[in-house]
Amino acid sequence: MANVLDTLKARYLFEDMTSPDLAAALDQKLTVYAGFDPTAESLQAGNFVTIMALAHMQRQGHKVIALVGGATGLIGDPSGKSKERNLLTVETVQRNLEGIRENLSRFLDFNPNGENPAVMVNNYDWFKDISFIDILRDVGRYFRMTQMLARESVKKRLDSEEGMSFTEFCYQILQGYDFCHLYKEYGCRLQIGGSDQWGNITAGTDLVRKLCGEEVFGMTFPLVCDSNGNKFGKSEGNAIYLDARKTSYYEFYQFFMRTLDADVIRFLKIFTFLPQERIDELAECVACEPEKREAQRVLAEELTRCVHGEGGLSVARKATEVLFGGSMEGLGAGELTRIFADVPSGTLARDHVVGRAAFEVIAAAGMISSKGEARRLVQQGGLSINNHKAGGLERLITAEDLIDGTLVVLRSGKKKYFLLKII
RNA sequence: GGUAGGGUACCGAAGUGGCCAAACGGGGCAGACUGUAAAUCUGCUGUCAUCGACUUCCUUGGUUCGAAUCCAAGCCCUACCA
Repeated sequence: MANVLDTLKARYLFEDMTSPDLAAALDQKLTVYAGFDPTAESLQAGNFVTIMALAHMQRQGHKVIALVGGATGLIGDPSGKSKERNLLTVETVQRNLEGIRENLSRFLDFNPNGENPAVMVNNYDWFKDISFIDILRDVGRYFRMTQMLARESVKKRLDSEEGMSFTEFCYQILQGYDFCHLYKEYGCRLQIGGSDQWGNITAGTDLVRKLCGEEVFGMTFPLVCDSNGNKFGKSEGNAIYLDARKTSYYEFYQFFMRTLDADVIRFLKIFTFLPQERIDELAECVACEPEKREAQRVLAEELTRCVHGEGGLSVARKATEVLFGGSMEGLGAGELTRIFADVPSGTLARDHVVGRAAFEVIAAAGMISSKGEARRLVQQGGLSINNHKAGGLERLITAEDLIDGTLVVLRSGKKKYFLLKII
């Protein structure tokens, strides 16, 4: 079988590894794991890189373990964070775990009857019964202070105003122990993660060497940013979730649709399984006719289909057609509701809409968080009602604005839609 | 435990008795230009509102006609020492 390392390298999914021997080790079937933080009940677009790396591993016959950090999530990883993290409760972690399993199942095959099923483990299961004394005696002695303090994530935090608590400092011990446990229980010999996890990963490989006398490997992939230097996976400051209840089909699709030209080809490689030839074709499209956004469309379709299925994709696509394509003239409330089913919405009584100032209505409906902000939006000409620019502050919502008496399509700026339902 | 410094809006950071809803920068939002781009330029950015009113500068009390600014206690953070 082809070495997965070559695939990963070709897909921008490789940055570094702990030992060049890993390449040879990957010629055999290997057990590999990556960790996920149970900070929310759904994974985010930011987790896609890890997911894809694991998925490539599984596709090429390696055994894949998804580790959910039920225990480490209770502590908080200091890597890349400038602040002490809020601690999660055990119940929250438990709930989040279920959502994450659901998310992952879109990319990884967990079917126990399958040929090479992935497994999911929760490190809370093995940490909950270990005492502090055990950790200190059996694990802590293998961690050297100089190394721990030299760690980039630790140094940065100690240099900052914030400082760092002992709790967070100990995070690396826990994560290191995870690897040990998985090595013993599953024969796991490789941990992968983002390059910000390098320190945590080597903590694990070192510990396995010392504790078990066995050589195990670590591998990292680059953290994905867009070419403006923004961390991938956020839109308007909000994370893009894989759970449709948190991020609608439409928003999810749009997020990828808006990918910058400079990033879209790279993202296709990272986030899809499309063959190289297809991606080359799309690169050609971006070069010749960027305004068609063909590559962006394919990216958005591939991912939406994978995460939300054909049904979710078709909802997102229809909404996009209407919103960005033509006018909505001639469409009735019924049809619009179906198309916009997915767009954020609010409901108000007719009395609170008709004859009222537009800025008041959009604030009351929850489209805008404060009246002042709503006022500003309208004043600056940023509000559209049924795809027509709303006038100034004095603009009222009239009965004519209600489509079939039950619906108003609002838009702030160029692309942020909001559906107002009247009861 | 000791000593010194510090906690200001989304973030960073000025402000050291009234002219402070609080400079400046970043971020965010909107407009123009565009390809649902990028870059650039412009406006806005505590809450409510017609002037104007109201609630803010870690917490709680106090001094004062008046406090983000002064005093006291408390909580938290940082540095050095122990």
